Amino acid sequence: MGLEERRKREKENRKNAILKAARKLFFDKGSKNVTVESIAKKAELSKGSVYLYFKSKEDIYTQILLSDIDKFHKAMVNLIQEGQSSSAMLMGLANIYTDFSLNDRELFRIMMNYMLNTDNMNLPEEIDHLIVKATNKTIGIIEEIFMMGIRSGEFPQYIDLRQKRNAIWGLLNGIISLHLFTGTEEKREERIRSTIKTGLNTFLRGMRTPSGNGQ
Amino acid sequence: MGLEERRKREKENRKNAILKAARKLFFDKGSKNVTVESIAKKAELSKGSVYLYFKSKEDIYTQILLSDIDKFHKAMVNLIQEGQSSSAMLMGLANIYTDFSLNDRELFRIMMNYMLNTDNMNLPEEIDHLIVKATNKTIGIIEEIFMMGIRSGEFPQYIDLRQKRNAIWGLLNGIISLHLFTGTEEKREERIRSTIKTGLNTFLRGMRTPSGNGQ
DNA sequence: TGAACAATGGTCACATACTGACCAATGGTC
DNA sequence: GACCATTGGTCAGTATGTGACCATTGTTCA
Repeated sequence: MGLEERRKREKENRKNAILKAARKLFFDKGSKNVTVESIAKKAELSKGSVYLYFKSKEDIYTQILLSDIDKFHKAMVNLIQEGQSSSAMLMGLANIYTDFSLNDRELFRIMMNYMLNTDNMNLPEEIDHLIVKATNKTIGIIEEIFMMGIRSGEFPQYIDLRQKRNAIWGLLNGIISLHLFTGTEEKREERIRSTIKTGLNTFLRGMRTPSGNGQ
Repeated sequence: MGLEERRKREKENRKNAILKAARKLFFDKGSKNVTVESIAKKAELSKGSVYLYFKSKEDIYTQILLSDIDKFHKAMVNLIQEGQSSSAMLMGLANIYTDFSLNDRELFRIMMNYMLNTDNMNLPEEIDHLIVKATNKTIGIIEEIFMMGIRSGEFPQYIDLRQKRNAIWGLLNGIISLHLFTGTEEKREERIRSTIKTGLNTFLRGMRTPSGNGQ
């Protein structure tokens, strides 16, 4: 409750106001189409002040990405809980991934680009590395869930893990990007979620069906 | 949502932070025993900054008094509502007055001093005038409520208005100050409220009793 | 009683935070 | 390839905040 403390708190608040404004703008328009002036205006500051808190536009951008990647990563890691079927866990993962894509279209776009090997977007080394790591982590988690499903008898033993995992990962990214970058905002979230839900369920049903050998 | 607007807003917030801190301190210790330094500290500012928003300690003090007197005054004026018995209105007035005294012991003390003719406390002309006005207004309202009660037949016609009104006003101030400036904080509010409630009710019952002629 | 001292309202030179006109680089247009 | 519009980044000037200091007042104690 001291004076020093108050000033520190206010500094932090300013920084957060800028980040909040910038996140919204980057989300809406993509990094390239956002001016520092517009960030400043949205944060109710002058442009000069923005540069008191960040050393460049890219600095703002990367800090947002870093924090979002981190959030995403943590959400993924928290996924695997006891007492849930593998199918339920996969549906949970799909939901989290959908949340994330809706919440941060820009980052989703980047991750998609990585997946498609459309190469990097001139991102700093640090970000580049972390995105790859987050992506791999997610894929790894899908794989892990499958293995748990096999151990518990929910899935057949002889499925091709890599193949299934890639199919799921592709399904998610494909459905989301299809809806996210086309059409109107109208009921977008609803459409994505229902498409993913039925698509994933169909896929899992296929895997659990003995007659199909899960292949 | 503009820049100019934000700065204005923040200025206002600073000022309010100082007022809030000062009100608490004045309430607890009385104006004389509060230092500007302590106000600044509580508001998490330096002393110098306090003088950016107020021209003197007295300025802070009077602004608080003015705003509180105004609030008090408005609450009193709002009292007279349709569809209530005069007794209920008087009880309402007593409650508001109790709220106020608990909330602003310092101002209550000043008003008591006026009533007792213990003379002024070197207050600026403006304040002095307003306090007298608020006091008279309150007394006037009590009188008005009595008149309504007479018109509606709730009270006998021949009561001595001035005498009754002074009795009520004295009762309220006496009970509150008795409890407010003596004893401990322990259940103070409860004690004040219950004493006022039964005291006022007894008085009103006496007025409505024909055998006693309301005198 | 009056010298020494403590306490505190108010001031001001210095420090920090904020602003927006300006500059340089970039990309688009004709 | 000259012109222009746009925009990331800079910096001199302004607004806001700080706390050591000063002047005054009241208190203590020899």
